[in-house]
Amino acid sequence: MPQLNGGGGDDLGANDEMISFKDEGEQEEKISENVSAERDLDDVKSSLVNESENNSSSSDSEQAERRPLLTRADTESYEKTRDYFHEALRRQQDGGFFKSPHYPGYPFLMIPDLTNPYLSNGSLSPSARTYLQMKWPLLDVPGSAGLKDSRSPTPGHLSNKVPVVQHAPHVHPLTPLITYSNEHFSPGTPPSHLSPEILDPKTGIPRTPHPSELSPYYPLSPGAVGSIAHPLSWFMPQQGQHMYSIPPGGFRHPYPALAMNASMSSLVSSRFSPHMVTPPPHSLHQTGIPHPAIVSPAIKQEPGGEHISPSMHAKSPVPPKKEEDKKPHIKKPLNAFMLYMKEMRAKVVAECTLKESAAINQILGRRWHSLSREEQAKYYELARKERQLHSQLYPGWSARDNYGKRKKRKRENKPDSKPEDFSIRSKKQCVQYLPSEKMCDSPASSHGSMLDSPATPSAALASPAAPAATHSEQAQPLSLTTKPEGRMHHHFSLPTISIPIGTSGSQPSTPILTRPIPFTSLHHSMLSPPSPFHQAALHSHHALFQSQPLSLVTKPTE
DNA sequence: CATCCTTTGAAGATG
DNA sequence: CATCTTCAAAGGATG
Repeated sequence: MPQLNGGGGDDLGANDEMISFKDEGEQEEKISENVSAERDLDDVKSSLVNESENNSSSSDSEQAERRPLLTRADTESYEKTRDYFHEALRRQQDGGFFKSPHYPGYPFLMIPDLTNPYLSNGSLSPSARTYLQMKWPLLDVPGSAGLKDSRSPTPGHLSNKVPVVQHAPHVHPLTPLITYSNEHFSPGTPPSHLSPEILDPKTGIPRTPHPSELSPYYPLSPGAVGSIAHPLSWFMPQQGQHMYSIPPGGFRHPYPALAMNASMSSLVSSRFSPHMVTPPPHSLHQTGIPHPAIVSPAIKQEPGGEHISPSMHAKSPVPPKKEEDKKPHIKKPLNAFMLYMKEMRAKVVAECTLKESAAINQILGRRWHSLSREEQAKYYELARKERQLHSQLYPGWSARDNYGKRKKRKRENKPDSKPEDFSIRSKKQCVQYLPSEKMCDSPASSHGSMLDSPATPSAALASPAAPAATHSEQAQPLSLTTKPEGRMHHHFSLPTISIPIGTSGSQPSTPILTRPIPFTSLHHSMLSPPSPFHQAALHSHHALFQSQPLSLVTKPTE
């Protein structure tokens, strides 16, 4: 998703780990990473080639690869900077974020994070920019002190009136709550290094640009709660896709007035301001955006010109009113992984030069597994909030409502998967898009973060406080076990290494988790001569888990 | 043009 | 209660 940023994306993962390595030397790290990246790319490439298809493309791909690599350096430097901030923030939050007293209530009000890497220094590469767009710098407002540092500067944000001046809007991982989408900044977007901020004549302090200037997404709404231009407004996607695609023009009153608390209202307002004025006719983003989940029946995702039911237009306080005919299609809230995908997809695409979503998704799936608990927890948390918001917005909505809307997937053969089935299935299914994991999987990043996470109290971040679902949700990430590999690796059982992830030190009570590592990864990082980067990662790993030996586990055959 | 593919997770449906 | 299905995103590939 967008949010993040690539850079941001990494906030969750890669960056974190990077931090841990910093001690050892940034430069080396950088270099090593590039090296490994290249290697990975080669692998990917080769894998792709193996797949068969690209003869011609191989040459192209090389060129393409280079591009990403080049930008990568920039991105990394930027990320590093960001990481420092991030790390600092993390320490402060320490749990505060998730644990904040407000938490239970799900504070929807978010405030932008102040740390913005790119502002700090130089230029942002295009790719970096791309990533940045995704981030949404909002943070939950902890009622308490938790984030004080970052937010203290501007109390104003609480009121929503004025965007805080942020130095750099860094995006919080949870930001997606608001807008995920987005693909890229529009050309018009201010260069990141310049930052969207504009200096306030009075204070001389940078201020967030007026929404009108930056992103139409959030039209100004005078007067209302939502009147605030979102500080990150400039972040908003231009292309329109919100998390839930929103029909353009439609929803003037996007969010029905639900019972919402102040914080919630702010959130909503920022996302979909009730005041959103009708936007320009064709703009994608501009309009008042209703909840992204609403999609008009006619169109699914792209903003088209459809209109929404009149009821929505007006002020229908209640969610989608089902007008008999056209009840807008309300999409399911995104789950943690989906949020992660949205956020990271662009990054992965940039790194790998792969375009096929199926392949990208495989990578993302692996990356997801390699994320640290904390990192995943962020997404689970975000997803939970998303669901909650969704439920508030559309109280009567049920996932069942969408059943059958999607063309039915023919999953007929799934059940007994006899070998025959495989053959029956199109050969495509059997094809592993990305046979080997590579940098795309970038285990490294996650490992790193994983490593340092234990140290941080944030480990608890798993958001114990979360009222609902927490248990299961938290547990999930922990108990990750690779799914039956039937689909992808059915040909042979892959050995995996299970790394106990339990927090030996900090949380005794935490069950030991095993994190399966795909064979390919294993091969890459452990079996073959590890790149410096990998070595570092391994090193860290050992340090972290010294007490917990690695165990080689064979996957259960299915 | 509609589906498939691919991933994980949530929720509904089914047994 | 356990298991199975759908759908959420995304975009190239496929029929």
